[in-house]
Amino acid sequence: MELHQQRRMTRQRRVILEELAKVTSHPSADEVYAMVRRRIPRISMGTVYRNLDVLWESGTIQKLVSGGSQMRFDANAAVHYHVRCVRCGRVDDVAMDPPARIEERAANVTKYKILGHSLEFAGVCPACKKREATGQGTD
Amino acid sequence: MELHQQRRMTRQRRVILEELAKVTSHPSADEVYAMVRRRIPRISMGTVYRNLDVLWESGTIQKLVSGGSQMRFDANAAVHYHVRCVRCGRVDDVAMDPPARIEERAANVTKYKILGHSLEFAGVCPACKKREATGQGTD
DNA sequence: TTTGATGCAAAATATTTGCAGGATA
DNA sequence: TATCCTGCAAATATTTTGCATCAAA
Repeated sequence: MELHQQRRMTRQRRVILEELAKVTSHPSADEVYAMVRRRIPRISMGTVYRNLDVLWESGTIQKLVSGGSQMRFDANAAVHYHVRCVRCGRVDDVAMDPPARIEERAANVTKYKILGHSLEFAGVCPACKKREATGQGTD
Repeated sequence: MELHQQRRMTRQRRVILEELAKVTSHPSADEVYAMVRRRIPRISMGTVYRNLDVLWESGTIQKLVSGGSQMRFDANAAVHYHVRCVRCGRVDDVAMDPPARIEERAANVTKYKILGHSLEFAGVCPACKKREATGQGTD
């Protein structure tokens, strides 16, 4: 039960948020680091991680666990779903409403207190579909 | 495009699968390692990781990306949903049917070819709920 | 001023891999 | 017997953290 302390809007924190808001992709921490470093060359990876965490804790950004290796971040904090390309790893938003009473249904079949949910589709993105149709086998 | 080679059922691979099938929890690689080591004390972590991967590639087990830190494994390869405790990281199954036409709905709002989906609920498990109710603040 | 935040580097985690010897089909 | 697999250890990859200094409020 950690108390939230007073947070300060430092240049680093602001720029990280600004850069994240610019893109519709869902960058990993090192990609955010690369973007931010163009504006603050001496920023450290530790600062990037610390700020992504602070922004996530305050509900300003989303932290996605997609694929398996790295975390990905999303400046769109509203609940929405994602689809990940099984070929290239690309992640996009899926603009659909949550299935009716889905958390209520889950609560009925577990002893957990349900707080939220995340839904990720797996699929093949347009670019990979096209590449495959053209006969350019990948993998 | 990797060709699957001929696989051998070694003692290590068999015991890993047997131990995984015994539990309904969703152990992480090091938990599997601990379980298997009771039967094969000299097994190495590398062998555990390699085998979990082989079993996953062949569709024998599921690999869950929950939380963010470690992978978790599930001997039940059938599609089903999970709930993860936000306090202790425990993962359990959620016995509910997929929302009606959910992949069809997703297909309508993206350009992806949808292949599947995974749904994970976040919540507080019975043990953590109880601990909190008893006033034993955690974290 | 106070004290949260930063940069740097080292540490902690989690997972992967090279290699020589061992076991399975 | 062929070659897949193992144990061990070193290497990667990712994320976290201690600390002295800096800066937001």
